[in-house]
Amino acid sequence: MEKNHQAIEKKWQNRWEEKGVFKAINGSEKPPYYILVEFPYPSGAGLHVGHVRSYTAQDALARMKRMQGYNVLYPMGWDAFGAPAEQYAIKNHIHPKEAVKENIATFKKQMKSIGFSFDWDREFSTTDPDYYKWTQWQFLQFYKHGMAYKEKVPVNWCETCKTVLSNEDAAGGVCERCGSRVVQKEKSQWMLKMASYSEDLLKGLDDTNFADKVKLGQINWIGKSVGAHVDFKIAHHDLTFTVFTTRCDTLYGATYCVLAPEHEYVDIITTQDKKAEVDAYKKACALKNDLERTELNKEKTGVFTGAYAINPVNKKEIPIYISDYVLATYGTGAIMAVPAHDDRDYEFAQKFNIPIIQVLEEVTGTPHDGEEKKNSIVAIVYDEKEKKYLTLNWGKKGGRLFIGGTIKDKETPLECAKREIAEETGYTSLELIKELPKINHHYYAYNKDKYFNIESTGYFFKLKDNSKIEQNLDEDEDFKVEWVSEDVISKEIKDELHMRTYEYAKNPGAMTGDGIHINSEELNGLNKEDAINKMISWLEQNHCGKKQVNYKMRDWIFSRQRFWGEPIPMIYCEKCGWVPMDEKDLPLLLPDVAEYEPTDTGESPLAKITDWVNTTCPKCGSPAKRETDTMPNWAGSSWYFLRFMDAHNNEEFASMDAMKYWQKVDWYNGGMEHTARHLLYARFWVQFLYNIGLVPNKEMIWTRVSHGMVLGSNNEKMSKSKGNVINPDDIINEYGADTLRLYEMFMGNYEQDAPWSTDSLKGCKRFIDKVIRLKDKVGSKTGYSKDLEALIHKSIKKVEYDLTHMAYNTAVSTLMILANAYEEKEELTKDDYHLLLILLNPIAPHITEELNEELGYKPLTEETWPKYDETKLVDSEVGIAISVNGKLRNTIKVPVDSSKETLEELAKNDEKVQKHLEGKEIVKIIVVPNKIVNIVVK
RNA sequence: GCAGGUAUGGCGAAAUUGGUAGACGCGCUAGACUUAGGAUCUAGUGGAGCAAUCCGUGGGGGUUCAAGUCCCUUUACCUGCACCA
Repeated sequence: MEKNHQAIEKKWQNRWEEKGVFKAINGSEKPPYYILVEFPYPSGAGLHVGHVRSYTAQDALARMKRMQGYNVLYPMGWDAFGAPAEQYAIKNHIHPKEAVKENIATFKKQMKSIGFSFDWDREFSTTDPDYYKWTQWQFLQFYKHGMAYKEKVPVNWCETCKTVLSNEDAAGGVCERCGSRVVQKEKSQWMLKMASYSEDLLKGLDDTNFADKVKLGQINWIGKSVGAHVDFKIAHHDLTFTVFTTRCDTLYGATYCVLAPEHEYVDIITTQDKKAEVDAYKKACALKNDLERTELNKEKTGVFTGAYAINPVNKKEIPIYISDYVLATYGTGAIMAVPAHDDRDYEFAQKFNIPIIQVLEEVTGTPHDGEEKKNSIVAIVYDEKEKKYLTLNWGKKGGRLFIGGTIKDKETPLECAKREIAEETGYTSLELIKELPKINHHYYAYNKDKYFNIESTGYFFKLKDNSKIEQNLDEDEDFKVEWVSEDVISKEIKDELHMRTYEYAKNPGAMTGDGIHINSEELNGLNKEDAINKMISWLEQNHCGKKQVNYKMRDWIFSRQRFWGEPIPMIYCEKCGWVPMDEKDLPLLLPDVAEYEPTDTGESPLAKITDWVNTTCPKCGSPAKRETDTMPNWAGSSWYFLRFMDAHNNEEFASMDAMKYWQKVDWYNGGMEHTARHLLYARFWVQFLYNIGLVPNKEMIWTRVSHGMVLGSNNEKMSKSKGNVINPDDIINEYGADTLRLYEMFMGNYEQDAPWSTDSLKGCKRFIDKVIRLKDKVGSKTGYSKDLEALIHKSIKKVEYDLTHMAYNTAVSTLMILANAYEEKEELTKDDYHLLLILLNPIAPHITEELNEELGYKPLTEETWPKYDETKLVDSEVGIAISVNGKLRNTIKVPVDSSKETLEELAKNDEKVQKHLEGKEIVKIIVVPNKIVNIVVK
């Protein structure tokens, strides 16, 4: 008895629409529940099976919540401004709004054919004048509260798209849209003061229930770092510049400073003899875009200005360089460089031969009371020809070590190292490659029964030739001198000090970790944290610095030189400057024209439409010109979830009453790729509206979750060029919307990517057919079948839990298990079957409604979600695992809640278990009721 | 380089607090019913072995009566950020 899914699905979709069963009612008595999916950009390609996955997931939740008595708001709309529609329009010479209209119609038809329970009454597009009127209105609020300003800034400029890109759009120095290289260009742009919200955006996360990875993404993007400002005077100038550092504890190790090439002092302080070189370098940097800068980060570049800065802590003069590894846009555009403790500075210092002063030494070993202090050395000698290292094999006494020794009076560490090598091994012909960072080591010497704390200096030598003198050993020195390979060293050298010294020799670089300070006067002996605090107090007392917090996040560049975006409602008047449009004149409509190509000068196509551009100043009435830039794509999506709460309001963007009723988006689903940008913009926008009293909460989104992608069957991202695209329309035609929905819920972990499999899809079709067949078993009895009761109650609990915890795949498998149990039975009660239909309805709404109607029940959209009974969740019998020494030996069936003693007896006397107990002594028996018995034997 | 994530049969994957690894589905094998099967049903299906049994959650170590799950270490892949001082 084959069902015609196409007819059934159409029938129920029409019925739902006629009855308006999915309408959310503002101010309803029922508790509100707001479920949101990111509204799509209606592309020409139509709905993607990826959309189906997340919309179905949220739809299942919405349908269950409705049955549970909630007033559910599950809206849908269109984020339709943006480049693709504009490109399409340029190509085909039609207005982008025509293309958008067509695409929306396609999307909407597809969505309806899948049976999503959207409240279509609240539908809108960001391109509707009724909507973007409020986007413009909100921009004016930003402006009026001093949060929007126009400024000439170096911006990311895409030569191909002829537009400015935000840092977010130009991540990695590549245009997000067209993939071409981004160059730097000075342009006057509208900016929103987002950076000033950094701390609030960080703190606000505490008032959300975002997934941890989402929160972390936001935290990283905001990029807070706590440090200090330090003022450096410039020698022979009456000038001071400030650097930002998180490591003011290393000030004594600062051996040079670097200014960004764009820094305002560069021209002033550069000495005559350096001027040509500095100018050339500045010019070269200006030509580089972000990508080239990063590409070249393998090799540091820079130029000495000829000027010197005075280190405030020790009054030493240190050279000032300029280099593009210092960014003009972060911190103060200037740094103090501590090559011993910063990787980048180390690299630069190496290249330019700048001194490296260690001010922090790593600590190894464990401190102990009553330690004796010593200074000592560890010498590593390398034979390049043989590729071997010189070691001393102390046998059982001390294992394998490099050469070590204590520094004698009036001996330098280097002399000590050479002496020890000669005495212990005889080798004398050595070339010093490198002095290694000092290490602070704690250890216990068995031969002397004493604890030591040593400061060890490492030396790395190369063996020049084999010339030797005779060894000169102490009595207690009993070792073999052996040359060994790297392998042997990594296996046999266990001593922490020697191993760390060896690692320093092999991988020279900065020591960026914690330790104790040296060469730092009053900071000596302190760890990193204490030294930072002490230094900050010192800087503040001496008025040459202070504690300072910095953020990576910058202000939001809010202009685009495009046609297809919200016009920025600002007017430029020669007399009055920038004047905001009168609010009552909004919306400022996009004109209808035939040419959308951007201009070569980087102005928006709107600039060519003189009728539109020329206007009068709202303030003084003189002739004036409109702003021709439009808003970025992210503008409309920054507040759309507020509009859904009150979509038809002509007086306000949304009334306070409506927003107070819905409170927050309870459950917001979107792609992981939007966690940094869209979500941050939206939160910033909302926080601003809250601060001016226009929304009820500082955070308007409670839970944010993200979904994995649906990949092609070859495990690659679906794309036309790879030919692995699945069109949902085809699947619906052949298998039905319910099958598609069911499969997409079943395909895998919702938060992870999952490949498409048409075979698995067929399995889901079979399951639906099975549910249809089960109807033949339904008899006239009511109430649940006794032997199914426990499983039924378990299933209700599990499905309910899974749908609210994004475990859709296991919700489906639970239903499959239930159906399998039904199939075993000769006869089912009406209630047995009705229950299965209710539980399955959120995921497969059409077929369940149909079967439900055939059974004579009221529609499932009016049904109440069943309640499970905790007391009926357990079976009367339970399987107990019996293991011996943790290995499973048998499983037995016992009445549920059998006592520990009973289980222990049963386990010991079990035939299969006894075999493993023979001749052994029982040490311990662990009994976990209703789970496991583990017998430990010897 | 930094941060985050993932790693379990031939495949997609399960395993709420450490407690019977592989639920559920796909595929595969054999059989039944059939003119036919891409329908349905029955049985089987992690590996080795006739079996008892042994081995199995990327690799190595550890904690525990007991580890996919906790700790240390290491590898591979994915994603995001990338000179952020």
